Amino acid sequence: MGRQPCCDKVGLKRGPWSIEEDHKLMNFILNNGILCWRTVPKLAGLQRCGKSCRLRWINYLRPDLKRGALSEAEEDQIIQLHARLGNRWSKIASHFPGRTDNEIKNHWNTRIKKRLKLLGVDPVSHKPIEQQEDEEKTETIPTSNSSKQREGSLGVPFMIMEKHTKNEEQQLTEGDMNLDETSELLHGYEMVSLDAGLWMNQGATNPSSCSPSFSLEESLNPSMGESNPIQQWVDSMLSCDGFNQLEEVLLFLKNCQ
DNA sequence: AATACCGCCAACCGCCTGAAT
DNA sequence: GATTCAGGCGGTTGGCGGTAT
Repeated sequence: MGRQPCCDKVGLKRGPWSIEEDHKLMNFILNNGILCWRTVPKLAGLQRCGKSCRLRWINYLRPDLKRGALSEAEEDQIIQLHARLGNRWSKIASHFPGRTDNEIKNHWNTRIKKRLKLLGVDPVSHKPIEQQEDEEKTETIPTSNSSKQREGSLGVPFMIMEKHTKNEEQQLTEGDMNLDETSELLHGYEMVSLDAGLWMNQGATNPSSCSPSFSLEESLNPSMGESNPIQQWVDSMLSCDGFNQLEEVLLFLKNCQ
């Protein structure tokens, strides 16, 4: 005998979350904390799967979320981390407080990938595309020396994505890269930018779209309860773009305790 | 004004791992 | 030790809004 199933998935609502559902989930978590996601929807009065509640909280409702477009510096850092970690979005996201793995993954797939391609860099291998094609043509059996850490023509250490041993992986994920490595990577990407002359220009001309895709304030019922501090905070969160005000929110929560 | 196309992103799906039984 | 599940993760998709024709 194992555990009980997380939900029966019968009669559960799917699709976009309504304001009311957000309100219920936030109220419940702020009042009770996160004990077990399986019980959250039932106790919060939601017709949702626990998994769905968890995702909604993590990706959208969490008070410490940082809203708004990723900065150029953040993008650069994502590229560096991706070169080291590959598609391990949660590991990458852990370097960006307030950012979610989903957000970073989306950003990578929709923007960064294209930029790298424009620069002639393969977004998967982080190799220059030309070089990669040449290698594919002439490739025999790669030696461990040539693949472990080989520098591309742009000065970036490539081939960092192949499988690591447990220890290596731990070093990569738990310990931040040392300063030398970081500056080396940065230098490499600076060279890419300078050579191609595209990266910076595009970054500078890319307008930041700070508005959340989901406008909470539009349909909020203003008469919703304001009986306690947490409720007030929930309301403030729902009635304005309060997600940017991390410090204020944390201070507020502290005062509530 | 209508339609087609494109980009973005929230949400879902399925798999994996570790923990509980 | 085997079984079962919760939580976490990465890949994918569908809907919406903006832009081009």
